[in-house]
Amino acid sequence: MLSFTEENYIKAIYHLSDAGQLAVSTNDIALHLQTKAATVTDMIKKLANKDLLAYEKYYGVSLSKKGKTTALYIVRKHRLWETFLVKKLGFQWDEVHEVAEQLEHIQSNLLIEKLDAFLGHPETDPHGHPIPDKNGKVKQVKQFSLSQGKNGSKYIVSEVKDGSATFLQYLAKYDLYPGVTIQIKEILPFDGSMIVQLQNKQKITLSKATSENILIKNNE
Amino acid sequence: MLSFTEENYIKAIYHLSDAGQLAVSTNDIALHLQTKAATVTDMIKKLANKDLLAYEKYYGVSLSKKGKTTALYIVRKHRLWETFLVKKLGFQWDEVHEVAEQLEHIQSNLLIEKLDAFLGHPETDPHGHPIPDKNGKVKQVKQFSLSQGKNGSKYIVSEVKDGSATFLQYLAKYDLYPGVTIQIKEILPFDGSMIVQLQNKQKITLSKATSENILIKNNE
DNA sequence: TTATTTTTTTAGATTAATCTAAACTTTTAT
DNA sequence: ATAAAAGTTTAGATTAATCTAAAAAAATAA
Repeated sequence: MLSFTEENYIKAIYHLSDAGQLAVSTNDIALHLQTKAATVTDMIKKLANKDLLAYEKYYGVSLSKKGKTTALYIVRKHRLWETFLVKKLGFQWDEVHEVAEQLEHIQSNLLIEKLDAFLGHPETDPHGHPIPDKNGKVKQVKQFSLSQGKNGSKYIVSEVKDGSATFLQYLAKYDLYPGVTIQIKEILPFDGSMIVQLQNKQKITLSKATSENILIKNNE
Repeated sequence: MLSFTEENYIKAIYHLSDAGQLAVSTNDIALHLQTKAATVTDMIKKLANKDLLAYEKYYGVSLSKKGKTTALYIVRKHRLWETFLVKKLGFQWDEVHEVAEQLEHIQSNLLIEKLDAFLGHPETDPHGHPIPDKNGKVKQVKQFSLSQGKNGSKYIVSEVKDGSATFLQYLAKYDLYPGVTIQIKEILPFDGSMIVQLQNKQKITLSKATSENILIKNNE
């Protein structure tokens, strides 16, 4: 069984490596986990000994199959808990991250399977991130950035990338959550900002930075 | 903020001291926490420095007001989580303890207040133990052991003391949970066992050891 | 009341996770 | 191509939680 800390390293490496493909550098991990490079070196040696990742001195690490499976299970737990907090306990979607960071380390397969069933086997969490299934399978959605949407087209919001509390609160103000339909009404050429119409017909302006952080899918 | 381990010590001392009145010995704590007396001595010095308990060398410890408040909050969290696991997730009552031991250490007041509301502000957990309220107040019920019940009388089961999985499974087989009404039909003098009638009119025999572990209250 | 037993504490190590400072390797820039 | 910069590892400490073994204190028994 992995310690709390080991689990956090595995999860960090998973996220930094874009689902476990690329090699990740010591410094990136240190930055992500707010710790020192020397500490990371020690820990990745330990994780390499447990066959959770492949480590080549001075060239970073990449997760093994076992490491990826472990990471996906932690991600599954994190996203199920976030879903629970929002859907059942009435948390705002900007309030859930820190609590889910703790809950994801609870060790009980029975708990997770029962929680999953209680939530109705959700496929995505409140931010639109896919929830890996019991076997670690992730359902991929064909999605792209709102900034790449065409003027006049209708789309469904599928995911939000930046998870900062202020950004999420801003979106919440307009009920701009995964699942809602929006239409691009105008794209302003000089700064890339756009005017979109919401489900309630209200029109709002989104900066380029904002629209890049909102992922959408086609309105089939 | 207390560590996981510190919290477990405070909780252990609370339970061993019968709600924080009596002094608790080093050995009792070691036994309860499956650790060594030397380890306990170190830890209680640390907790004494944090003003969570009063420690007199060779004469054991007793919780301070701050220590009691801390203990009651941990107990509150533990019992709310057990209630959630049984009432919402469909756990059997003999399956919840280990998971609740982990969940009780999650740090989020918002989570606990929302969970409490979601559960409808329950007053007792699935074993009939009272859940301390937000301010640490515990509602005491006038209850006594079933072994002290009078032949012919009807009572309401209020709590089960022994929490071993096998004991709880045995009671579950007869739907003998806190809240159900039972009537004592016969007390056998030679071994102290008794025959009780359940809500479904079925009669079962309970050994003295069993009836001592079931608490009841009067059927007002 | 003194000796024996039990309980508790102290002393000294160990392991996991962390750090700083110094050494080493790789990358980048002239 | 070499020097400087950036990134990584090693060496040596530190803190929290734990242990064993030995010493000390308290309780019990003869």
